[in-house]
Amino acid sequence: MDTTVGLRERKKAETRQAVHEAALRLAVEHGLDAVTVEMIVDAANISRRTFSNYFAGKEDAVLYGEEQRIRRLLELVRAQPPGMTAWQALRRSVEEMYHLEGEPVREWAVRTRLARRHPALLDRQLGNLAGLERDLADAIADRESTVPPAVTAAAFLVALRLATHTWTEEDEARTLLDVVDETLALMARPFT
Amino acid sequence: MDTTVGLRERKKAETRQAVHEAALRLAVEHGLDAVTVEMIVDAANISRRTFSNYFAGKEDAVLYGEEQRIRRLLELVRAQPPGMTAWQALRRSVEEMYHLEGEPVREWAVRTRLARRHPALLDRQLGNLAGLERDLADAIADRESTVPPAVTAAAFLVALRLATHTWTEEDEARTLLDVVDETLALMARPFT
DNA sequence: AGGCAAACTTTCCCACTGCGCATATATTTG
DNA sequence: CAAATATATGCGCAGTGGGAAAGTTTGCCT
Repeated sequence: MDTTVGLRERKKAETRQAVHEAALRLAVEHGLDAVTVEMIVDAANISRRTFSNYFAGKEDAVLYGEEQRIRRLLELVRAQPPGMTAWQALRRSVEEMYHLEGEPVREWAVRTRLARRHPALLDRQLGNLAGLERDLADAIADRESTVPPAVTAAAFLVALRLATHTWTEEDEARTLLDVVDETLALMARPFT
Repeated sequence: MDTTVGLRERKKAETRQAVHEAALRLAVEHGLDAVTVEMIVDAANISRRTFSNYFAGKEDAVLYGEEQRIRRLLELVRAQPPGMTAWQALRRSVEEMYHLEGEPVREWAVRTRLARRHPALLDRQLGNLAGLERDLADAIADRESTVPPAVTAAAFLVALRLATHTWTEEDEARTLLDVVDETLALMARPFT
């Protein structure tokens, strides 16, 4: 391992983050379609072309935070002790995620609400989730489970998505974790 | 009700279908990104501007068939006799869909494979599914079920998606309906 | 330090897309 | 059959994506 992150990479990450934040702020403020790339690059002090070096479009810039979260969750799952079943590893990872992130969860809700208003964003978000589903399935492939990894991963993510939805709708009366638990329990019930 | 569909509307639908087919064919042939709108309109014998009157972009043109399928499935669900539980109505509708469509299922697999190669397409496809999920939840809201409609709809669509995936991967050894059945059964199993 | 190579950013530049507007053409209705 | 209505087309503009080349910053080696 190399603790030297390197100045170059640090600056790059910094820029990316700055662009992302500018994009998100502007999108929340004016609505996504009213935001042009020029506004973003202007707010982030980079050239129009450089933007394209970092993101393929405004949507990607706005959703960059989401991707980071996804990567983190994935690593948490991979880091779970091998004794756990697939399902346990997933559940535990969300808990850790929840405690790790702490308050930013609220800002995450903002992004979710924003996405609901803009189909293009929603689509890309779902695409990201699909990618996560694949990676999650791989990550839990070696663990004990009553069903194939792909099914486990899919069911888990659906529960997570539904839970987030109802959570944002009921104005955070309960904690997100509680809603997730309940939804997971519902998913496990047989359908007839 | 007005049995007169009107010549105008018929021609319109015809044009839309023609554009769709041209787009799909070209996309499969050259890959989506290598296809420009001009190629499509050229193949469909309409003007560049007219294309925009029908579709917002090439992706929409390619996925038009999918949207049609979605609408049809939705109507099938709505048409199920009221006695059925939510789950039964859904299952029955897929069966009917399967028998109704007959062979085109194969051409549907083509679209699926195509989508897998082009993230933009996949995203939009997932977006369409999300829309269907909402509509399905509404459509089964009044039926008997052990879980909320949203959960039922989500679980059902996930099963459908997973089943289609494995089905296209195993080269259609079994019938799609069988794979769906199996996946639905797996989904119903408890996770621990 | 000094200097070189690789990586990154910027400036031009052009093709593609989405869409508004005015106009021409076709369909329906009374 | 003529007026009302809806659709198709051509033109043009703003926004986007991405290639090429020149300038700048960073990493590394002597």
